[in-house]
Amino acid sequence: MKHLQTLRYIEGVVRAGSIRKAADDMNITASALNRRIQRFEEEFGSEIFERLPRGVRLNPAGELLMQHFRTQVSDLRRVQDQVADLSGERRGHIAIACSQALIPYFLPEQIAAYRNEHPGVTFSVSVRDREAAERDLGTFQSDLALVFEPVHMVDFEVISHCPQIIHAIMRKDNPLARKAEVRLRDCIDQTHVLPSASYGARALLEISAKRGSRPLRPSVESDSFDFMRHYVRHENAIAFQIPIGLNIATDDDLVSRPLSTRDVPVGSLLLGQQRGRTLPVASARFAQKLTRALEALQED
Amino acid sequence: MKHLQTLRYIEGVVRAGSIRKAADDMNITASALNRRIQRFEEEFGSEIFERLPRGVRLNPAGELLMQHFRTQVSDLRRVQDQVADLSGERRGHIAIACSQALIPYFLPEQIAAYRNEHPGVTFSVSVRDREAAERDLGTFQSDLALVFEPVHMVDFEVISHCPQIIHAIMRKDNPLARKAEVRLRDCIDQTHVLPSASYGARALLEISAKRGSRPLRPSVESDSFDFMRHYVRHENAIAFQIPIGLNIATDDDLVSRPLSTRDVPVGSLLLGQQRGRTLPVASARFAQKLTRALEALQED
DNA sequence: AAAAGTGCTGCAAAAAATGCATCGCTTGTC
DNA sequence: GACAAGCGATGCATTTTTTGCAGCACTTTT
Repeated sequence: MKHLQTLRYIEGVVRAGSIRKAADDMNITASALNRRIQRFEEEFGSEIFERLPRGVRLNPAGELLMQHFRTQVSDLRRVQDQVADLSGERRGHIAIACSQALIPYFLPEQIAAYRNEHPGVTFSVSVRDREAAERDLGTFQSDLALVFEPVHMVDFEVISHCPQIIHAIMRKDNPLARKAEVRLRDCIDQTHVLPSASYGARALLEISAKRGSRPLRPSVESDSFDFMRHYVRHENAIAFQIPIGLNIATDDDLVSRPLSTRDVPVGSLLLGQQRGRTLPVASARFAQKLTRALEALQED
Repeated sequence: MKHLQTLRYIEGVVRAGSIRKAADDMNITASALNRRIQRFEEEFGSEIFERLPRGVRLNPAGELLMQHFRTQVSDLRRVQDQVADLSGERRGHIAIACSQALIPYFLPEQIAAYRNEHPGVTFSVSVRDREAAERDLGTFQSDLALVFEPVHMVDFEVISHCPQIIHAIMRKDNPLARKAEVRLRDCIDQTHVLPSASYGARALLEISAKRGSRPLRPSVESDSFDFMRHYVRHENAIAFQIPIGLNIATDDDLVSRPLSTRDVPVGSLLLGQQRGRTLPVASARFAQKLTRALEALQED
């Protein structure tokens, strides 16, 4: 959309931190870019950048403007989607920020199913910790976020949720594998590996362990659930994961057992969007689909 | 704001109904305007006008676009106001649509008081019947509406309200003037003049008269409360008006008496805005001021 | 059949945006 | 303390975009 070109340039400058760098990034001369900005500031009625010796930075007016600009772009996209919807074709792009647990099974399946019905819709999927996911919603870099136990910032609006009991992952030959559900203390007594601090599961486990007055002593910490799962194969340890990221059938040498809810509270997987935002047609429908899928999951 | 020029042109075309007329109105050639529209439609990805033999008209896609455009313009203005607010100066423009009753005393007083504190803020005041007032909110032609008994469309969001008892206006020598409050039937028995059908007061009176099974028989109908008040001076008749439009002290030969609430329900003067919209700084503050003023009125 | 209205288009002129070279300034380095 | 490197700003020639004019094809009204 050409009439937003200047604002896109400005966004580039914000990212690059200097006009020259931004000009380089966006295949334009620094002088042309500089003058676009000057012209814009003049008609906008206020400077939007602080001129620093090493570059430029948004001033408060600029921050306001960028917020406005981002909603504007997102609104325009929504209108275009609605128009495409009028003529029968379901078109659009859906950007999702999600936790790792959704990556292996849940999201690929859901997206493939949706794209089977609406091939015109494209997707982008970004793995984000719960805080970054919510931040992405705020800057319109993602339309939807699907995260476990989010930090719950004010601008996060819950669309639907799904309870998830944290499971312990272990080798089949582990003694705990014989029980239907395991106690947290039994896990802690063994060698255990934990997700790093930014994850919801970790927060939940920390709280529970504190209550049980037995501290967590992770042998290994990682921000990759994949790594932790593989690690358990090599050292006979306990890892933790929420069931939506597990597919019991395919893992032949590992098993998962739910932690007793007497020890660890049930967590929530939350689907959310930016508060108050009207989502594009495609995103809204996909969110409905996810909601149904999460409900179905709950009934199992 | 230059980057919205094309959209302003498009709005002009919508108003004029044809490209040539619009081009004339806006000091540009028809060909230039035509090509702007074509270029825009191309990058927008869809036609927005139906080409008719006598001109052009928005198609559904165009309607969606215009709605988007109007919110965009309004949002931009809000951002600019906020920016002006940052640097200490209170600036902005407030557009108000209101009923006639607010014109003589209430609004002039409120606006003057506000402008005394914030001389940078400008106002536009449009007299609108309750339906047109609500429509103005929807198209962003007004920021605030202040109307008696609005039709209450879905997009009208009430900011505050103030009960208003309809008063009968009569000459001092009218026998009814001796009572503290008057009955509707006594008014109807005399010669009476009524506001036209689009007014809230008329609707309220009609309902009440129907309940009392005595029909209204207006000798004169008018859409000007001013006219009706003056008319009463010439023919000894009864007119009706809400108290906010009256200033008892200044009218020496006329008096007003409240209608009994046994006959006519108490009406509401409502201050409202477009549902869900974030008002510009100045408008929001003025709305607060009006709210306080309406509350003070209620305590008298 | 003519007249008046519409949207659309080829081409030259006008206007706007861009690129290049350069200035003045601050910062970090030798 | 000189110097180089990096920054935003600016004058000027060049390129790109937009505009205006004239005229086309078409439909409705007279």
